[in-house]
Amino acid sequence: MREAVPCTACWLRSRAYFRPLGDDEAQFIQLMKNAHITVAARAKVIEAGEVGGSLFTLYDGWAIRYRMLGETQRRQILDVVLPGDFLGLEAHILGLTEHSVQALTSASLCVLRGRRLSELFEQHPDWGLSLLRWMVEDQRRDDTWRSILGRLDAAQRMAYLFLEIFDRLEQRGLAGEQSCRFPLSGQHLADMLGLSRAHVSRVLADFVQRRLARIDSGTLLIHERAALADLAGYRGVAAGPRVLL
Amino acid sequence: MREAVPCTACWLRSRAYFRPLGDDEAQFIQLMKNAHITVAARAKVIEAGEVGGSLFTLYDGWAIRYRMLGETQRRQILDVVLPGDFLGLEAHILGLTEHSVQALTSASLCVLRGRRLSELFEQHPDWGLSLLRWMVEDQRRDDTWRSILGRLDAAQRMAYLFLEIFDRLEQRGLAGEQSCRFPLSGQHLADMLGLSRAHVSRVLADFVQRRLARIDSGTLLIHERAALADLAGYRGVAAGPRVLL
DNA sequence: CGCATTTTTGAAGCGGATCAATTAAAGTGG
DNA sequence: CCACTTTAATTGATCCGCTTCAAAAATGCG
Repeated sequence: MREAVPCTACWLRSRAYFRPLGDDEAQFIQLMKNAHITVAARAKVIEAGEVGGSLFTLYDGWAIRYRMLGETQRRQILDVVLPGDFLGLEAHILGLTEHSVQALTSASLCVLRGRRLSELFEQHPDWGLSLLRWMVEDQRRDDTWRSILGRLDAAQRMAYLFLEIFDRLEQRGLAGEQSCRFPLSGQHLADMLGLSRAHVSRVLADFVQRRLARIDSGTLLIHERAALADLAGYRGVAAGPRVLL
Repeated sequence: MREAVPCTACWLRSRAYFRPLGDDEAQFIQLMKNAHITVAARAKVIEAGEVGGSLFTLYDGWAIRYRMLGETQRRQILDVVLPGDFLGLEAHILGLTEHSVQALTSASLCVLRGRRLSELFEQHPDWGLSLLRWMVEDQRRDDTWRSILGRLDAAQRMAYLFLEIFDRLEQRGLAGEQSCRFPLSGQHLADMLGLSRAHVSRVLADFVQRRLARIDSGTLLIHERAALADLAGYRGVAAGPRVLL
């Protein structure tokens, strides 16, 4: 836990991707803000089964949202959480979480006073509409991923993931020309894409072979964006602006 | 198009599953209501790429929400839409739809004046919170389905789908003791579960063989609920109450 | 009743899983 | 900073679940 960053000084908010705030909104959100915490890589931020729980905004670092299934310790990674993404709505609204969130790198988060979310709705209904808007956008992204898991093969899934993550990072100002940080292991990719660790390794080798993309010591390099997009039927991510709490 | 059913006379609203309305809410929603339309089986209600578009509540009948992928005419069915479910939010909020909705049986829908959704938010912020709540519930269901597609085999997927649909119908008062209407064809099941038509047929035959469940001329019969639930790791659907527009 | 669509079933092939052995990388303590 | 231990990535061999294709049976429908 360290000193809170004032919302007006938030490095994320300056990015065009995020929705600008009116003065009184900024004030209100500043009041919702509770603390700023730092967690180590691998630390759990939210644990499935947790009751209540806070609302968070990931401030920096990466995390994964996932579920464990059955008794066989099978894991499905549902999303990669990037800076600016919102966490804990399920716990707050439904009282109980069915997924867990784990930090992938060391990370820091803004902790928000959940109790005030309903007040925010009442006092800033247009903000409620913005929240609704990004929930609908997320739902669309869920639709996309269900289609991917249901209908695309291993290489297509991998290509889609690479491009989507790259573009999401780019929107946040965290991507290079054709490279970005990429702290996901083979096992993570497998658990995200519904594949085995071994097969992920083979697909990755094939991508290197065909000079499409490669992962090198925690960095993703996209060599042939067009070819990857074509392979996966990738059409870009939602343009924003997105609300930031 | 036929005469509108007044909201107070809506057969769905009497079900405990749906959130009761305060007097002024009922009035407001009655004002949002625009028309009541009837569509034939196979008719498209929403077409991908559509701009604008109305908000709907499915009043009776079944529909599917789906996407077409690639050039190969592959289809992913994203959801089975049942009476009381809400449609068209994506079109209304984001301006453009990426999925389509097709009636599975002859069906009727309430058409809502979308323009008023923001007013509803302003005048009934608690209603906005209810909407938020079911969006979070739906997101959880999406998480579940992503886990299912990513990690479960054909028989488990089928078992899960049967139980989920049965329970959703039950909440709406549309299920029998251990049977319910089931107008999905083998192709629909395949497109929903990420399988081939042929394999669906084999899994179904296996279910009959093992006396777990069967589909007989448009009716689903669940013989061994416990065994199916155990097979799929099924744990029931969200209890409600759910908002109904 | 006859045509069209859907379902069923069989045979063959393939994508990806699994298992196991090998290599590489990343921590860890001295 | 190095040897040791642990963890993760690679690779090969084999297996299995599911797909594909094609034909036959069943079902629906005008």
